[in-house]
Amino acid sequence: MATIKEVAKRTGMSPTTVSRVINNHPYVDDKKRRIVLEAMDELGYVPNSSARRLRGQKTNTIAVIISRIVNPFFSHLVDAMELIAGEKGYQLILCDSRLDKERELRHLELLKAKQVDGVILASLQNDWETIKPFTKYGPIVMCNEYDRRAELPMIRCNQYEGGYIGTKHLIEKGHTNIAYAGGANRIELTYDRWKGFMKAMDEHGLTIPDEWMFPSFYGIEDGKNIFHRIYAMQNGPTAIFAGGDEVAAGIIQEAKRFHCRVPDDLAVVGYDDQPLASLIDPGITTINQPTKLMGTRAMEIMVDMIKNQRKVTFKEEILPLELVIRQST
Amino acid sequence: MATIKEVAKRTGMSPTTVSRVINNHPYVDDKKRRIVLEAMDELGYVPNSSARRLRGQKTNTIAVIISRIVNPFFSHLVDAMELIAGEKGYQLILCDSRLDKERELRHLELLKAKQVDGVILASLQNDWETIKPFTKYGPIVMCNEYDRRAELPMIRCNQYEGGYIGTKHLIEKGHTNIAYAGGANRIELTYDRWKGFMKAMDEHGLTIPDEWMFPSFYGIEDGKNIFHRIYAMQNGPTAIFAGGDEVAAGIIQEAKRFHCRVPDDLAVVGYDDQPLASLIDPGITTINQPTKLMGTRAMEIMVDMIKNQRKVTFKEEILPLELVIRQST
DNA sequence: CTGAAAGCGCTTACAG
DNA sequence: CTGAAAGCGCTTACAG
Repeated sequence: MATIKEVAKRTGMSPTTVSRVINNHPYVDDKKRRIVLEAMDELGYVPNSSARRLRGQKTNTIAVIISRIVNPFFSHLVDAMELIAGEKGYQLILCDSRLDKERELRHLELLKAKQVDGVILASLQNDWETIKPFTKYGPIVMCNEYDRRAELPMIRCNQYEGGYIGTKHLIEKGHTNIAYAGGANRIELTYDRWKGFMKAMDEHGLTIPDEWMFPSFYGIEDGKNIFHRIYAMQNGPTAIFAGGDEVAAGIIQEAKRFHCRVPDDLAVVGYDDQPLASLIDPGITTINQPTKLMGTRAMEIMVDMIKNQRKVTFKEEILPLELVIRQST
Repeated sequence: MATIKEVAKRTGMSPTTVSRVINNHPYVDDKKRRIVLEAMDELGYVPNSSARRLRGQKTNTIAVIISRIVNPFFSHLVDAMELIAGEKGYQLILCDSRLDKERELRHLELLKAKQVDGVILASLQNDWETIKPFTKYGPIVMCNEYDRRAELPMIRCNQYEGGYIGTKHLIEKGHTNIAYAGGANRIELTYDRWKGFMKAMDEHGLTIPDEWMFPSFYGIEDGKNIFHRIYAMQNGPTAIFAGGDEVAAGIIQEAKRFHCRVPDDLAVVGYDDQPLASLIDPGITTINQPTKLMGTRAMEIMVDMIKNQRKVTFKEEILPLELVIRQST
């Protein structure tokens, strides 16, 4: 309610001096400083954020675009980011693209309107060509998702390795008929995963028929559907590489319901190492992603770019992935 | 980059007219409108959000304070809120109290600095006395959490009923030795749950020893700890009412590991009906909360209060809870 | 239908 | 160490 003017009037000083006190500026007489502080307290004065934004040309706000907050992978990612943002004095605007191009773009517009100081992009429904124009409005950092053509800081995992180690594990377990539900190849992240998958297959002279490839599946229900499609096959696969633990969980749960034994009849590799991976029975063999570290680094880099006004200091941080073996393989 | 002035200069019109075009004000000559629109497009002009905030004395931003985003209950709640906020033209600031009083208070300060138009409080670490002073700075809506003394809109569930039906179910299954891990009684929400629990117990002349009460437990690890404490007891309980599915899952998982049969040796009732409740084996008998509806209603009411500048139209919406029976009981 | 002017609440050169 | 003045980029009475 109270403004800087009122504090000034009440203390008989100028708004300038009051402002200096607010901002811990030196060169303010100690006695005056105390008087101003007291008046601020009495009036319950708090500097108006909108005015500071306009004047200072910064918002102390960062937008985080993710694709599905109810996916534990993203809630953990956001959790890490929120913690760092808070420590550094930034607010976090949560933007859910809901796997939708238009929504993602609309959220990116926040940068144009100077509604945020920067955007962390952890969703990538659009191509780089579409995203690129936004880079001139402010800093963008990619997190988890990436694109080879992008010249932005990218904090991400080695998805090629993820595809490779998961598949190799299945092959070492004796499987030669392996299905793949690791995501659409349109997206770089999942394309690399696919390449890792194929690398392991190639090394052992294995191939995969088209019908065993399931693109664009995300949730538990999707996993159930995949199981049914496999279950209906004459000579189906004996193992499947799933692109997420939720998909893997759906497959496993439905398999159990239909008395298909996991891993004996169907081995399953998940991805993410979410809490549920160790909770369900059999536990899901999966690829652990350093989610917390990714979120932390992305936010740290974002804040660094804002504070030091760095121009696209293009750099990529590629974090290692790890195979966690449980009972589903 | 471009400002309204530059658009004005380029078109030879006044900033006033440009502003009218931006805001779809009527009474602008159609031809001029087109010229302005074209200039805006060419310049890539987007109105500066900070200036609009200051001038308009509103931020079109709402803060949501939750206590733990990695808890699926909250990620689903936030998911519903984000959707509605987007539809209504509001941005959502995610504030995680991390079950910490100070953090919660610091987030409430956003209201004082007019950094948000309103706050949805879905975390309640502080007493009502501490929260109350903030109500004069802007609208606050409580969601899920509540306090009898609060005169705010509160969208919440009937926790008394939740405690009652869950416990009654256990009693009907033949249990007389029932433990309780439904949360601290300091908080109204969990106190009501406790009262519902006791109501069911009283009706059947049952009592609970102090050692069987486990306050303030939240996650999977907590559940594991609870199991071990029960497991170590001489004449322990044969059933437990847990305050969340994560706690229940932890109990169940650890029970299995120690060859304690669920539900035969230990029956478990969870709370929330999270996805994992139906994924783990045995499935968790739990209390379904209408999470999506709660989030939706809280956000709708928040937006309504902001848009219509309603003063504390104190009202409470109490949503029904439902028992979902699975295999853990 | 249109524009000049004031003002939202701050902060920052600038001058003293 | 202190203050008057300008200005951040808008929108809205007000006057025409």
